[in-house]
Amino acid sequence: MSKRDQILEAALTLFIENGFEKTPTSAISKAAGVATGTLFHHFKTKEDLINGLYLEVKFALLENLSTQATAQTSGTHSNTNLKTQIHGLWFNMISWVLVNPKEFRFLAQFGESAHIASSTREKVEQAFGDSQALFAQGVEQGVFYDLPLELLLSLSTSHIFASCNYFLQQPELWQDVKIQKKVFASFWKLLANA
Amino acid sequence: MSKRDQILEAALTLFIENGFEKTPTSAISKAAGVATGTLFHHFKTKEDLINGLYLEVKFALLENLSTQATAQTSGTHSNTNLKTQIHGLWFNMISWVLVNPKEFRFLAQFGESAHIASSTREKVEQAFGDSQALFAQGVEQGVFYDLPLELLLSLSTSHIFASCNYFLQQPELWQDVKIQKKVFASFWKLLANA
DNA sequence: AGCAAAATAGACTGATCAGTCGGTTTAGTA
DNA sequence: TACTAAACCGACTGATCAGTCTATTTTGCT
Repeated sequence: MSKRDQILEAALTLFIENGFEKTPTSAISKAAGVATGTLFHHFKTKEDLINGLYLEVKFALLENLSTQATAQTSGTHSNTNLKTQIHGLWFNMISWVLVNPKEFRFLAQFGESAHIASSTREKVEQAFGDSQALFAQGVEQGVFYDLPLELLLSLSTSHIFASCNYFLQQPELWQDVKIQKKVFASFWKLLANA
Repeated sequence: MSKRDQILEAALTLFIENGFEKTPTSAISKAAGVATGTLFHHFKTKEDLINGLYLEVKFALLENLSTQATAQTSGTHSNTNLKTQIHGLWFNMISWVLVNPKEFRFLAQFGESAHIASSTREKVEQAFGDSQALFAQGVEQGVFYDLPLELLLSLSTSHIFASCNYFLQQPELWQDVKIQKKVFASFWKLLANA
């Protein structure tokens, strides 16, 4: 494991535990087993560090999302197919969070914070384009509410976030298939115009 | 307007613009037109200040919520009645946010932050008990999904938060009754087991 | 009026911390 | 082996800021 990765890992833990401002860079380098100078060798500033961390976490999540739920790009799709794909996205997201709780807590805490530069966000948004295309399909096909895509995405994301938060507190409930089905039903009906 | 209120108002503006840590108490007292000593006379510490602000904002919101949507406590309630009451809550919440954008942004940024003491949160949760009772009714009557109340509340809150965020960006869409209806339909169906 | 308590003022300080700097070690390569 | 560049080290510093302290003003009460 490279020193750079050690620094990122230490920063992740300390940031979610103490927050960004209450985590001195000295504490990060110490926890990483590295000198201050080394930290600033890899990351020009402390802000640089949190932006780097954000990118790593987002791309790790993205990679996991796309493993199974690959969007199809042409031809006609039945509702069932769309629903299956959305279910895949939903399931992968929650599963990933349950095995990467720190990463999720980091995104929950810092995803909207002012520390993340707009240039950083742009990089991420580009990469998430594929997943968003699925939702655009839903609207075009009349399966989803005829509402602005941006709003639907935001409603979806927040539903999933809330679910993740809950299942993180009560992990045994994720094993309960009945509950899992109900939560997805709630998610789907939030979108579906039927 | 008391100096205490001037301080709270200045803090609200500066906190949402720069964040808590990046807002020196000196900047707050200056913006409030008040000396440092005065600030620390009214609030023992900076943390005290943000907790005080949180309480003010939450109670202001609560007061608005309960103006029209009063929960009934006994007798049988039809679904329609429940739906109407929930709609009242939903409508009041979004309306309040649209005329109090700063307060909303404050809650969005600091509602989950570590600066808010657990004792502060407890005070607020007690006060919100009435609104929560409506949701408990929904579950008991079998109108809502049979899921833990805590989860339903969290899903609801996040749906409303996302809606508020969106309507704040596009206030003219809140005037569009068709859109407003669709968004509430999405909200209701996220809860309703039908 | 006379008094006490509360409110206000702002200069000052001790502690903290991001980032620097000059130097040493390691890795790659010819 | 010899040379270069990148990685690494940690003591140090300049700036910042929460909160203190002492003094002054305002308020309310008898």
